Amino acid sequence: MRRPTIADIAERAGVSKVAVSYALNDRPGVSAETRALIKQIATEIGWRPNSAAKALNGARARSVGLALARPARTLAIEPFFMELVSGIESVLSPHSFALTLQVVDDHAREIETYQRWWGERRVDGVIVVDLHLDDERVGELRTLDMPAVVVGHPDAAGGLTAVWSDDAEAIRETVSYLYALGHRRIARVAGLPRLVHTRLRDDAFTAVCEELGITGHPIVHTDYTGEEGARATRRVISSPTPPTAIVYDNDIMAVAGLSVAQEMRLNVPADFSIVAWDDSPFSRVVRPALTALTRDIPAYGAHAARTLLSLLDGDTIAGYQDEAARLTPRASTGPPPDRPA
Amino acid sequence: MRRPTIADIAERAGVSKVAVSYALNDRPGVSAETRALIKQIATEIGWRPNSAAKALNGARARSVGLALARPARTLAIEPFFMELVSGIESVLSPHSFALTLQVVDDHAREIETYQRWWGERRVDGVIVVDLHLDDERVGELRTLDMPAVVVGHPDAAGGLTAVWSDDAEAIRETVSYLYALGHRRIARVAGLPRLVHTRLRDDAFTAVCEELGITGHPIVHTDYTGEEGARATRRVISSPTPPTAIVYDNDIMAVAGLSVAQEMRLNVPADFSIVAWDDSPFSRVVRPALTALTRDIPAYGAHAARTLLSLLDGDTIAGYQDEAARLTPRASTGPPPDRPA
DNA sequence: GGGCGACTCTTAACCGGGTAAGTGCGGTGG
DNA sequence: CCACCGCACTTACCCGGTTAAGAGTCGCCC
Repeated sequence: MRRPTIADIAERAGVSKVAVSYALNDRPGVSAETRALIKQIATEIGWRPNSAAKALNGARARSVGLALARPARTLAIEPFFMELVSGIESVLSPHSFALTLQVVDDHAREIETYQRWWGERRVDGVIVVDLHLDDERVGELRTLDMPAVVVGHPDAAGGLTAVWSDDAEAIRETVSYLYALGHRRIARVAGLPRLVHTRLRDDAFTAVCEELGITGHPIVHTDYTGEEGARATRRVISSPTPPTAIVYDNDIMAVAGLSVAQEMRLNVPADFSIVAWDDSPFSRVVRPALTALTRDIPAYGAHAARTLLSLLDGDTIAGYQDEAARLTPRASTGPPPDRPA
Repeated sequence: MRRPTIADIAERAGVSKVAVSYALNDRPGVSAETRALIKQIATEIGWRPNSAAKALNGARARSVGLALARPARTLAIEPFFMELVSGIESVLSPHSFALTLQVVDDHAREIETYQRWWGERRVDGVIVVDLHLDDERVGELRTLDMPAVVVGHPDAAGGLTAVWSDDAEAIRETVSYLYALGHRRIARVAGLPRLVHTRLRDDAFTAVCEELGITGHPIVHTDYTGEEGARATRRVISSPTPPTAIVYDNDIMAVAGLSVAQEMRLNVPADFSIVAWDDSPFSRVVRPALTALTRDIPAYGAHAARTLLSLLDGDTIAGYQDEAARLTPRASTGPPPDRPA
C-alpha cells in the first residue's frame, strides 16, 4: 500500500490536513480530543513524516556530513577515525541526526562534496578533520557560509569554530618525563608534515628540547603507516648518535618501531624507550606495553558534534578546548642505559 | 543571497520553469540554443538541484544506510568495520551515493532506525551486518519491503540478498595446515556465539577436527576484545591437555593471545602456534608476525554495495559469493614441540 | 492552400508537508 | 442586545522541482 500522508489521516479523522499538521506538531489550534484522535490514527496507520516534504519548507536535513580525504587504507588502519565517528554518533543519535560519511580522494573532491551537500541541502553542517597548512577547505566553507566545526587548532581554522586540544602541552609533558628519566637524545617520528597538528607538535617538540638543552632531537616525517614507522625507526637508530627514546605520532608506528628495536636486539625499555601518541588497545597488548599519550577520542568527536549542533541552533561559539592528551606510563619507557647521575 | 531555483533561471532566460527542468535534465522539449542558454545561466548563478524537492517527486534519496549494533568500543578496535566502510564507499562514491551511518544500542533500536529511515525515505536501502541466529531484523526488513543486502551466509538471510564468503572452507584449510605441521591438539578462540558466522565456523571446526581424528579441539567463545582473547588463551593453555595451536576469530585476540603465550614463557612458534582470522596490519607488526586468514574486506564491502545498487535498479539477485579467506603463513606457526615423526 | 505532424514551449496540477490569514461559533462584558 | 474575543478549524498558497496535457508556430507535402 501507498505510504500514508497527513491527508489520509485528515480524511479518516474528518478534519483538514492543516488540523492534522497542528495536532502532530503539538501546536495550538486543535482541541485535545481532536489531537488525541489524530495522533491515534497516525500511530494506527503507521504514518511517518516525509523528510523531503519537511525539507522543502526549510526544515533541517537532520544530518551532519563528514568527508574524509584519506586513502581507504589509512582509514582502516587508524583506530582514530572509528573512535571519532563513534563519539560523533553518540551525540547525533539521540538527536535523531544521522552522520553522512563520504571518503574522497583529495581536498578538491572534498570541496566538491561540500558544494553538493550544501547545494542540495543534504546535510546541515560538516565536521572537518585533518587541517592542512593553508587549508583551502576553510575558505570554501566560509564562502559557502556552511556551518562547520573544525577538529584542529583554532589558529588554522580561519575563523571557523574549532574543537581542539593542546598538543604542545602533551609534547612538553612527554619530553619532560623522558628528560627526568635521564634521556638526553630524543627523536620524534612524526606524521604528515602538511598537517597542522604535525607542525604544532614539531614546533613544541623542538622548543621544549631546546629549553631543556637537549641537542639531538631529530624529527622524521612519515605517512603514519607501520611500514614508514619501521623505516623511520631503523634510520634514527642507525644514526651515528642514536636516540635513547623515540616519541611516535601514532600507536601504529610505535608498535612497528618496537618490533624494529627488538629485531635490532635493543631491549625495551632498558636500552631504548618508546612513547606512542594515541592509545588504542594495541598499545596495551604488545610486550612491553607502550607508554602512550592517552586521549579520549570518542569524547573529542562528541564535543565536535555537540558544538556543531549548537552552531545549527544559531549559537555563536568561539570553540571548545578539549583536554590535552595525558601521559600514561607503561612498560616501554625507563631510564636510558647510559644514565648520567 | 537566497539560493537560486529553477524559477530564477527561468526568469533570466525568459522561459517557463518547466522549460528549465527539461533543459537541465537533458530531456527533449527544448531547442538546443535554449538548452545551452539555460545551462549556462545555471552554471553562472551556481544553481544546484534541491534534493528535497526531487525526493518529493519520488526520486531516490541517493543514500545507503548502515546501522551498527555494536558498542562504540568494539567499533573503534575492529579494523573490520572501517575496512568494510571504505570498500562500500569506494562503490557508492562514484555513483554519488552517500553512506548514512548510525551506531545503535541493539537490534530493537536498529529496527526502529530502519523504520524511520524507510518511512522518511532517507535511504534507498540498507546493508545489514552481524547476522544473529534467528535474526529479527531480517523479518522486519522483509515486512518493510526495504531493499537490503545482508553481509553473511544466505541460509540465515531469510530470503534477503546475501553477500558472503565460505568461512567453513577457510577453517578447513587452516586446521588441515596445522594438522600437516603435526598438530594434534588444536583450540579455537571464537567470537560471539550468537553470531551466525561464529556458529558456522564452530561447526566447520568441529567437523574437520573429527574428520582428521583430532580429539582435543576446545572452543571458547568471547566478545572479540583483546582482554577476553587473553583470558581465553590463559584458560586453554592452562588446561590439563593444552593445545599446541590456537585459531583465533580475529587478530585483536590473536595478538593478545601471543602476549599471553610469551608471558607464560612459551616460544611462538616452537612451543605453540597461533593463527589469526582477519589480517590487519597488526598481524604483521607483532613479533613473530602472525599467520593469518587474509580476506580482502574492502572488496567484500564493495561487493555488498554493488549488489545493493543493483537491487535498487530493480535487478533480482540471488546473492554474491566472495572469495574464501586465504591462509597467509607467517612466523607464528610451525611444527609442535612433541612432533610425532 | 489546407491539413498534418513535429517541435518548442506553456499552463495546470501534483508531491507532502508547512504557514498566514481567515471563518464560524459560542461565550462574555458593557 | 450587540460588539468583541478567543477557540477550533478552514481556505489559500507556498516550498522547488516534475509531469501531463495543451497551444502556438513552423515547415512540408499533397
